[in-house]
Amino acid sequence: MTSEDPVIEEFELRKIRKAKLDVLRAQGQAFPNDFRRTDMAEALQADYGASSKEALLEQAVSVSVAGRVLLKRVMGKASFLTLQDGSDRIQLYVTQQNLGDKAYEAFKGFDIGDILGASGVLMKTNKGELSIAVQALRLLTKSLRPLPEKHKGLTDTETRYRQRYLDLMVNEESRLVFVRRAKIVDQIRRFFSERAFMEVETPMMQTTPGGATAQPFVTHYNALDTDMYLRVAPELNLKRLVVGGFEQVFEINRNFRNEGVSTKHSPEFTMLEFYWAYADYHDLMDLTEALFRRVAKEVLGSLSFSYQGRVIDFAEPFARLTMSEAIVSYVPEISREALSTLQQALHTARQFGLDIPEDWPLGKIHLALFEALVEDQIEQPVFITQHPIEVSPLARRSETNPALTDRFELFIMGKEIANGFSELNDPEDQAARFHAQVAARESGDSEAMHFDEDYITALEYGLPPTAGEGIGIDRLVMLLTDSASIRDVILFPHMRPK
RNA sequence: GGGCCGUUAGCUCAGCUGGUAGAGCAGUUGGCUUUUAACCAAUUGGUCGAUGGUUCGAAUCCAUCACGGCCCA
Repeated sequence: MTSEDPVIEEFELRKIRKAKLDVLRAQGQAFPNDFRRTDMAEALQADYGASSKEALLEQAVSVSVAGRVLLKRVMGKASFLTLQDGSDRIQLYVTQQNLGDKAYEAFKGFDIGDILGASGVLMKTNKGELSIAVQALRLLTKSLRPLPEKHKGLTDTETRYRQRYLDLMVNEESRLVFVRRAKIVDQIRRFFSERAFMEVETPMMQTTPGGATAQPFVTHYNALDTDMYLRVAPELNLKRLVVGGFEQVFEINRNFRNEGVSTKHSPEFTMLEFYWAYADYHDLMDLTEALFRRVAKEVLGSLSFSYQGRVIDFAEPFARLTMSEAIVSYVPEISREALSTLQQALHTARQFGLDIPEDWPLGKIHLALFEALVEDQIEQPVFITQHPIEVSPLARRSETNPALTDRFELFIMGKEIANGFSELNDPEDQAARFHAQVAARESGDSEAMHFDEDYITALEYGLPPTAGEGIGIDRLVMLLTDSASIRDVILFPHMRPK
C-alpha cells in the first residue's frame, strides 16, 4: 500500500485567511502561547450577570479572558464580539478609542473562529448584557477555516459526527450533552466510592473473550504471536477479583462488540460493571434505583424528566415483573394460562406470528414473546426478572425453578439499560454451562461463549455469594440528555472511512 | 442484509412537467461609537456526491456505485 500525501483543501475563504496568517508570521510569533487568562465566562456571568450598569462602572472590575470568536458585529469605531471559552460565552466591547487606531485596524481583520485573549473592565450594555470593555486584545490563534453558519449552526449529521469539534464549537446543545455525560459518570463514581466499592481496570485485550454472548473483535499481538480479542465484557475478570478478596469492585470502561450499529447500538460502548459480595439480585435492584435517583437528582435537579416527548419518573418505585408477568400485563390478549405450559406457550407464540422451533424450552419462548411484544412498549422503569437459563450462562439458577435464573434486566423507554444477577458460583454448574455454550458455538452461534478454564479454576477456589450488574452508560446518558441516538452521546462515533 | 429518504457555494437551504444555478449566513469593499440573527450599499464564490445512460440539451429522467440518516431484520 502506498500512502498518498494528504492534500489540503484550498478554497477562496481559506486563501484569504491564509494570507492574514502570512502577515502575522511576518510580524513575529503568529502562534503566541504566553497569554494567561484570569477569568472564565461562566464565573463572570454568575458573579456579575445581575450587577447593575452603574455598579459595574463604579467597581471597574479588571478581567482577562480567552476563547474563540463566535460572532462579530462591527459598527464603525466600536464593535461587539461574542467569545466562547470552555465554560460559557461572554461579549466583548471593542472600541477604537480604547485600542488605538493601529490595534483597532488590526482587530477589524480578525475573523469569526479566531482565538483571542482579551483584557479589560466589566460593563453592562444599554440592553443589559454583561460585557468586557476591552483595553487590550491579542490574536492567539488564527483560524484558517470559516465556521458553520451562525444561527442555524451545523446540522448535517455526518459532519457533526465526523468533525465533532465543529459541532462542539457551534452547537451549544451538543456541548451540553457531553458536559452532562461527564457529570453523570462523576456521580456514578461517587455513588460507588461512597459505598466502599473499589474502582479497578481490567484488560481490554483478552486471549479468551467472555462475560457476554456477543461476537468479539479480533486483533493480533505480535510479541506473543497470538490472536487476542477486544473484550465484550469485563465480567469474568471482575469476578476473579472478588475471588481474590476485593469484595466490592466496579469498572467503568469500554466494551467492544462486533455487531451492527443502530440508534441503540455502538460497536464500542461504555459500561459500568460492579460486583458485590454477600448480596443478591434483589439487593442490586434496590441499589440501582438508589443510583438512578441520585444521578437524576444531582445532574438534572429532578427525579422526573422528558425523553422524546414522554415524561420518565424515577420518583416512583421501579416496577418488578417476571418475564411472564410482564407479557400478561402488557399484552391484554395473552392470559396467564396461555403461557403456563410449554404447549400453550408455543401455541400462543405462533398465534402472534413467531417462528419458534419445537425444541425450545418454556423460558426461551417467554423471552421471544417478551422481545417481540413487550420490550418496545415499556416506558417507565421496569425490572424484568427470571430469565431462562439458556440465555443466562453466568447467572445463578433460581431456587424455585431450575430452568430460570435469579436475573433481571432494567428497561426504560424500550431500552435495556441494565442487566444484573446473582452470580453463579458453583464451579461444576458453570463448567456445564460453558460446555453448552461451546456446543452452541460449534453448531454455528458465533455469539456463544468460549470455555474459560481459568475462570472455572477461580470458582473452584471459591467465589463468595455475589451479585453483579452492568449498566449501559451511553443509554443512560441518552435518557438523561433526551438524545434519540447513541451516536449523539458518543464524542467520536465510528463512521465508515470516506 | 431489506425498505424509504438525503447528498447543490465554507455553512443552512431553494431550484416546478428537462432549457445550462439561486437565496440567507460567512467572505470582500465602503458606511456606521451600546450591537446582539446588528444594520445599510455593492460584490466574490459552484466538477450540482461519483460513473454510465436517455436526450438537440440533464442539478432535474433512468441505472449502478459511494457516503449518510430513519425504519425494519
